[in-house]
Amino acid sequence: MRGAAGGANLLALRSHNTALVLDLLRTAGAEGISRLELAERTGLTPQAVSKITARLRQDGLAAEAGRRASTGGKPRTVLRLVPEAGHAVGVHLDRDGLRAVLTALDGTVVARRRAPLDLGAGAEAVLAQVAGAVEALWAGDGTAARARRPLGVGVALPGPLDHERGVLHRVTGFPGWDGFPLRDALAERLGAVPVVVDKDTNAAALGLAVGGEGGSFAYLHLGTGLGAGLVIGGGVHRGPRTAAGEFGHQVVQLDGPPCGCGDRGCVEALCLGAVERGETEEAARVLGVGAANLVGLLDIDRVLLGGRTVEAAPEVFVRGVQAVLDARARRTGDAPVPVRIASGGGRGIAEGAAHLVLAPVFGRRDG
Amino acid sequence: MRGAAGGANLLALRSHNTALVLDLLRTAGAEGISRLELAERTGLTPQAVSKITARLRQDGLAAEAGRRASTGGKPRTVLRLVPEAGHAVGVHLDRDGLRAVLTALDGTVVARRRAPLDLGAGAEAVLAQVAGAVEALWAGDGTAARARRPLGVGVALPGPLDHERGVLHRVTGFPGWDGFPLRDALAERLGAVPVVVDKDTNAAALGLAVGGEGGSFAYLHLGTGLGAGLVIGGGVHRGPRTAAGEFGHQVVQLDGPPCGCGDRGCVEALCLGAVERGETEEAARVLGVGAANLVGLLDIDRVLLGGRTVEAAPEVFVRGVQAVLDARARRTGDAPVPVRIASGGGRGIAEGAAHLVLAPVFGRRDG
DNA sequence: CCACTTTCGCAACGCTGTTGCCAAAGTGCA
DNA sequence: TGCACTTTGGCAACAGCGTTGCGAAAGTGG
Repeated sequence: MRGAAGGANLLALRSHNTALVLDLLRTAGAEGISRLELAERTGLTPQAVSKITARLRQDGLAAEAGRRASTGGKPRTVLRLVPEAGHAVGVHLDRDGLRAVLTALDGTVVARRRAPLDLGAGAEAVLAQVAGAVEALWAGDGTAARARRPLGVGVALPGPLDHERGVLHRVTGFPGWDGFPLRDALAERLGAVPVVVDKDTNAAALGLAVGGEGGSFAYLHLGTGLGAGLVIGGGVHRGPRTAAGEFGHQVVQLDGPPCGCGDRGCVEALCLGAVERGETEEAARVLGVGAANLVGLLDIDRVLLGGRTVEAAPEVFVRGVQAVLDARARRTGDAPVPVRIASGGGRGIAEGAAHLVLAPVFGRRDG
Repeated sequence: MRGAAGGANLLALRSHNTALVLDLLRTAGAEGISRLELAERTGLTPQAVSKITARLRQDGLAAEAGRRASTGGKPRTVLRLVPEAGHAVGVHLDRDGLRAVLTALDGTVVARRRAPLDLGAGAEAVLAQVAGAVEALWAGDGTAARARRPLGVGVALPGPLDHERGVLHRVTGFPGWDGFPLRDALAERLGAVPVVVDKDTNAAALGLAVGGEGGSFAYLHLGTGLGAGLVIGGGVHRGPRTAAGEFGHQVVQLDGPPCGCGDRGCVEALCLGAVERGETEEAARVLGVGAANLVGLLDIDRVLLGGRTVEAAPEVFVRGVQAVLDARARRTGDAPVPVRIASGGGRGIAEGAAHLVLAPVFGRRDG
């Protein structure tokens, strides 16, 4: 609802309410939602909802989809989102592979691609491969593709980067990428298609948030590194320099063992060290201590775990982290914060990247 | 701009824009601000600003205050907030004392009171003392007080509590307060005056944010305990259960020395322990490690320090914390995060408490 | 078959910020 | 001193927002 400087006009009002309705339609899925329910959920009057949905139907974004059972009078007409009204591409770049998905407006995957990748091969080579994958998905299977409205491309990759400008920083282990303007380079290559770049953990967190995880939560990703995506109040928290979520280099052991980052006693170093030694339970406990610090600082609702290392022993990590959080809850007297494995697994990141493009349509405050 | 359920109508639009203009007027202070500058800063058209300011002048909230030098045409008319249009009371309850201030609409202190207090004396006794202090400030010096519009009373005190419901939790060392509905009890006693209750650290942080600290920052308060107030994007971050800011019980030393909270290796225990042993520099370093963890997680712009223990050796703490953050910045390649002593000192908390009541008028999203 | 309930759109309305226009109030040059 | 020019800012008309009043549509239940 906020413009560049905060002032709101009637146009902003309209797009705010429209996005709100669209998001409820999306959440309702194929089941649909009635006009009156939309009115109740938004706080708008039924008549306002009728006007808004009429516009959406005219624009082809919404459609009627049957009717509910009557409750004594005229039965409610059910509306649903028309997923085919728009498409987005999500790309997940890892150290050794590329995954790309083409999704409909509601986030369902229409097509997938997967290819090996060498991030160290240099910007041009990687860029060409990414552009190729995107265009292949885009072209799809012929005629149907023409009707697809290209909303944009979301790219998720590890390492610190500037989300707003779409510029990479020092991707760990690949110094050549430092300062590379990935967003603009890819946008130019694809022909002025909107491109959004973000950290893999943020994309995963966004995907979870859009996928139904309400409230505030932290997504902790433990793979070859350890990072976090923070969702506060429905939106991804990135911070002023979009560098938030540096969970792995949180110090939990003063003057502890050295970490690759140059500091000592980071959660990442302790956690991965324990995993290497085969002490998975100790790794889970250390991860739990870091998670408990986060819970105390931000008062989040939920902790979700993901990443290859976690997926190798999901029960151990969930149990270990939950134990630390439960102990914390007993001390504070609050209800314990639940820990779960993030649904979607490794595929979640590419889908979350697509949501980087889709989310603004539904008024999720982030880009 | 968001209503109960997110839907926005014209009334919400108006109050949003009005609050925005009021906040700019407040920020401009006695110097004032012209209509055209308001238009530039808000993004609204000059005509819209004229309409809004005309309403504000009619309501007595704004007034013309001279004119600027001409830049070649008709000189700009300067507008300013009328601070006397409303007043608020801020109360700071400490373990051993009570401070209360009466502030004008712009936050300037009109009157002060200070009294010794025994938080352990029981709810009724403390409540009576607080109500007495508030009423004494309110009555003020006679006739002038009648004109003061009572906006409400903000109360800041240590320990975990439920900000939304105004109910205290286990105030450390005073188990008798657990579950006491301070907000409703005080509101009833004062005769249906709006009361807002919050943690002392949040009040201090809000006071700093309103006082001109832009962007995102953390206020770290080191007194008899260690807590934090987090300001993210202009508003205080409290979390779903308004329990955020538990900075002191962040673990920075796995299996470290036991803390009063029942855990081991908390920053608070390590930091206060070092202070007791006279090792102030070590205390500052430990505090710095906790601050660096926070900076990495949330990507904040600034760290502000306050509290009696810090004020006993401000340079040592600022230098020690800054050293840790500088080392972190060198590793990440980002610009270093500056550390400062929070302006206002101990008096800041009562004034911040008054802003708990004033902030909503100026559209700061928190209550 | 009729009374009743519920849904939902059309029309009129009040209010928002916006646009077009003009008076007011300065500066700067002749 | 007078005139052209620039800038400010209010009045009036306007388009568009959500709201209200009302009636048609489409069911249920006696």
